[in-house]
Amino acid sequence: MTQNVYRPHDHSTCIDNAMEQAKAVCEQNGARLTKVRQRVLELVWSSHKPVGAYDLLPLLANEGFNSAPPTVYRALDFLLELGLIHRLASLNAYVGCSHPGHGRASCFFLCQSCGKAQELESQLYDDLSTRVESTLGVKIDHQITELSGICPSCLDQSS
Amino acid sequence: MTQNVYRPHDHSTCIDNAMEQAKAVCEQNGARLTKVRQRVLELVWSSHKPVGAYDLLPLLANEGFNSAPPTVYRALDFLLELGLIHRLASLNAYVGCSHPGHGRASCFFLCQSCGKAQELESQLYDDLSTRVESTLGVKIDHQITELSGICPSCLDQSS
DNA sequence: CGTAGAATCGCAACATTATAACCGAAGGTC
DNA sequence: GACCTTCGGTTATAATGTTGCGATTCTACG
Ligand SMILES: [Zn+2]
Ligand SMILES: [Zn+2]
Ligand SMILES: [Zn+2]
Ligand SMILES: [Zn+2]
Repeated sequence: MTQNVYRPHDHSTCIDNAMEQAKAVCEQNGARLTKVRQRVLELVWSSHKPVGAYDLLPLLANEGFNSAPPTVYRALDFLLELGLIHRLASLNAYVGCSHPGHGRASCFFLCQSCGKAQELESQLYDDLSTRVESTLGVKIDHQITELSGICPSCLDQSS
Repeated sequence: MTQNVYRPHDHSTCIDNAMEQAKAVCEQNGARLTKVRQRVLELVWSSHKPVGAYDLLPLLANEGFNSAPPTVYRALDFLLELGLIHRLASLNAYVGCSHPGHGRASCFFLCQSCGKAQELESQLYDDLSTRVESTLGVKIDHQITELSGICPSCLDQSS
């Protein structure tokens, strides 16, 4: 079950779930969820708004962590590698993966008004790569889709 | 009919078609295809490999054009606005639109080996926005999809 | 024409995002 | 402890994109 991020919800459970899954994924892959990495993941999950790498720098600095770009980017790369976060190319920003372990394809809806990002269920789009592979005769590694518009909550408020 | 960019073809007709369509689109929209804009479009179309904004700077400089970032970005923004080119967010690069005038959705396959970008026909993906709109209750402006992998030509060569 | 308004362009500075290179620190293994 | 590997600190730099302002060019209209 995936949360609808545009509805009010107990976001602390989003964070808790994410951190718990992260630990499991790391263990499964023999990867070390160090303090910096864990804290970066928590900060990325602190809301459903994608966060820029440079937004994290002062937050980490406040907590006594080193805060130079390489520190943040290394943590982000680690989390990307394990599929715990996604990079939203159209925003140059990062957001937690709401169901880690999914395949090569991802799809997000991005509200232009409130900025929150909703990751979509894969059955809506994950056949695209397969269709394109057979149409073009290509081999596909990754598929990203980003939809931009206005979310239901913002639509309500503007009416 | 859309060209398969991974097959050998007479690329000058790609360019000619693109420039002709550009003139038509501009006329239709009361927009001015100035020298810089036209030349930027030609340069973007000079191959099927997406080109970075900063790659264009020296090329324009060689031809006596002003070559400061704003010049290039203004031309690119103009062309994006009219739908004559696309920006590939995952590459920070720009490529000509192979069928200008299409709707809010676009989809590209990007070969990681040769770098060429193939724009796909919309019937493969343009129902996604509609499905997401009804699923989430959102209003969608733009949809971008980028598929990364290996093209048929590069697959052949590696076997 | 001729002038007013709008669009375009030249230019300088700056902002944002990401990477390279080098080395020391920390942790795991024997 | 000796060794190896991974991780993190530090400095500098690269790559991409934007802002602001004034000069120029185009267009519309009288
Ligand atoms: Zn939440
Ligand atoms: Zn995901
Ligand atoms: Zn061609
Ligand atoms: Zn297109």
